Amino acid sequence: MTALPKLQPKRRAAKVVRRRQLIEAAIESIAQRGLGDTTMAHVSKTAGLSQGIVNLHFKSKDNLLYETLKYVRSEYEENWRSALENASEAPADQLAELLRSDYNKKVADIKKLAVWFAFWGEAKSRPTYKKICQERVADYSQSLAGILERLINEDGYDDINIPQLVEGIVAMADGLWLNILISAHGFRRRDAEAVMMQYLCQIFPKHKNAFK
Amino acid sequence: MTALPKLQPKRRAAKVVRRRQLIEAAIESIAQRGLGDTTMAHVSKTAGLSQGIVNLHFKSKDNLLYETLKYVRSEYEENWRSALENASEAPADQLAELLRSDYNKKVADIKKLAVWFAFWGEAKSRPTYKKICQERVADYSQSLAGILERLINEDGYDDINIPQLVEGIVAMADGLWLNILISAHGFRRRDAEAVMMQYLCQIFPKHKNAFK
DNA sequence: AATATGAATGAACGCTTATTCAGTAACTTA
DNA sequence: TAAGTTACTGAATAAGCGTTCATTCATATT
Repeated sequence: MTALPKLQPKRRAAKVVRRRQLIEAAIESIAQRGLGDTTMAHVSKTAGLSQGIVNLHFKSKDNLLYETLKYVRSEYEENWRSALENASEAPADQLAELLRSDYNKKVADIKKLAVWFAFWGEAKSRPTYKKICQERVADYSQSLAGILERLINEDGYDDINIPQLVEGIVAMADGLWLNILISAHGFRRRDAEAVMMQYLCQIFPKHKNAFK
Repeated sequence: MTALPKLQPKRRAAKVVRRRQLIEAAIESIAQRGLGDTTMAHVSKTAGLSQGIVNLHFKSKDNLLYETLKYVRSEYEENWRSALENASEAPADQLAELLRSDYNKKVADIKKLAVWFAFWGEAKSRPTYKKICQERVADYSQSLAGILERLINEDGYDDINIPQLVEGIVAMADGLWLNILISAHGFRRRDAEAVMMQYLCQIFPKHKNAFK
């Protein structure tokens, strides 16, 4: 009568579940050992499964890594898009929410940052990785540019080159991630957010309160 | 009579020469293939030498890579220190020269950037790499902070949190490197420099002319 | 209960790679 | 010129790794 489709899937599990489980094990391994020392044996062990499991679900190691990058990218994008949805219509608010979202627990988690930097390090010589990384900034930058344009036009700021400002903000956002990842003095998500907000205050002094 | 210490060192060469030659081959390989696909065979072949040569001069692959990172770091530091020496006493000039130096042909060369990102990608899980990366920003930040302090005190800027500004500038500088490395739309050294100069203009409007 | 399905295993295989080291060639000194 | 020294070579070795696939076993179907 009562349909219980999947209770205690002790051994077998849906493909989607296994794939996510393995991707998360890959993230774990990249964060712990680095991309260079990430082996199939370690990934499968981290997932609590057997040797051949990755080849079964992803065909190859290369493919697992590629899917891992895509996973992190889509999680990143969903994060800032949902942040924008929760913001008011005011462009200053949207700007603040968009940039604050980069220092969320979810995406600015040290493991995820380790993944980004691992792939950025290989992107120059790997067109497939490079493309994903490019798409990430392209989408983000487009959204950011739209918000900045509205803010500047509606609230009368002069002498601002929007494309340059977009590049600058995106660059600072990525650079702050690096600082979180490898700083010696415990630079945290909150600190990064504060630096970014100070920057926005300096550029848009009339909207200081939107940036706390 | 006429002492000719080293003319046409066809086969044998000074240790220092070979070491540099191999480090440069390593940089080449990291840029071309990525750190993950860099093999001893490829490095020695790129250098035009034989298989065992790296072990002879560096003992191990790990050590070669470590020395490569140190080499790039010291080249980076020499570059900005000499830029400061060529600047005037005016803090605004020093600030401009310091930050422009990051987009020199020598250090913002795409191969060198590939090396930085390759090692940043592994730094989280490799304390030895991490330390070098930390030292790089520590020295630079210290110098930058000193210049900013002088500029702010001497020329009366208010409401500027110097440590935060330092973090922000350094972050933007690194982020612009990423953009040079993987941008889809041909973002070049000049473009990065322009973005940084625009930022400085916005923060220090009284000194616009120092930043072109 | 019997059979079929396909997820999961893990030992075995073959390839790649870092490292070693005995031998060779270039240069120095006597 | 002969002996000694040092840089360099490259074939051999051993370890590590990704991938394969015959087998096992939980679940679904009849």
